[in-house]
Amino acid sequence: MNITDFFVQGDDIILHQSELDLDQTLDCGQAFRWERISPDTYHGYYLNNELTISDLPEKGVFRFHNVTEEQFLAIWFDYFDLSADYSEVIKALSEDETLSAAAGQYSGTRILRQDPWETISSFIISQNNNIPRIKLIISRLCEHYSAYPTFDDMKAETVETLSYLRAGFRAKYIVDAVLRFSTGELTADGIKALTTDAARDELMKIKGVGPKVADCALLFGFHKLDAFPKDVWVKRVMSQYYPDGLPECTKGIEGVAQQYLFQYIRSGNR
DNA sequence: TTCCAGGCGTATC
DNA sequence: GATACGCATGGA
Repeated sequence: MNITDFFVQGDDIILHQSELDLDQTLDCGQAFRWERISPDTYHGYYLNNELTISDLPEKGVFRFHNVTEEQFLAIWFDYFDLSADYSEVIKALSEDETLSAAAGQYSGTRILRQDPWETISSFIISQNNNIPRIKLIISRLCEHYSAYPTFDDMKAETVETLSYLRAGFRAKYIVDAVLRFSTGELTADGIKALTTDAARDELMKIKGVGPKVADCALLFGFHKLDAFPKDVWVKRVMSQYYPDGLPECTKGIEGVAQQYLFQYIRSGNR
């Protein structure tokens, strides 16, 4: 059963949510701007909105520091996908032995509803890269702009002006993505309206965006839960457990399954 | 020093 | 369509 309830306590919001784990949701490779500032607390951003969130001692209870009810409902309720019932997803996946184990171990994982442009540009940076360095490059970008820049903010950027990022060969891909959005050739609303397959084709018009980066953007930035990003880790899962493809029970929620499997295999279950 | 990281573009068959 | 290789950077 899904329990999502919240109330105002002083300057904070207290959330009751049985299916949320901060490590599994904020530090699982789907978002790169969250930092664990103490064992139970994360600090980070969605667009220009800053948040400190704590996992309280009581099980399934969280504190959103200095957040009004209005802000919570307008921003964070959607960002954390709090209207979704992940216990239903886990129940569906439990038909498969490996997915049952992975989802059981990572049942506090939620697919964040992130900004389309941020996920596209962030996952361009992610290619052939490791998570700590992805975070480092993105933090340099945000420090430079005092926030995560929009494509419009970046429309004058070149490979040379981006050299401070130390993004290597990815800089030219970022420039190409900026160009395609700032000219209006691609729009977030346009992509959102398409089927997952058609949306993937649109995103892959960007130089440096292949199937994997496109699927990450579709899953994390457009909340298309049937997108299934296959990185090196998920490819290992597939070859070991699913050489003939994903089981039926993942239909429509392949992306959520992927996120459980990604964490499962990375933690050493092989 | 060599290998690897939430891959992709290009050349070649 | 599939396979091989180079690619910037930095940590292990």
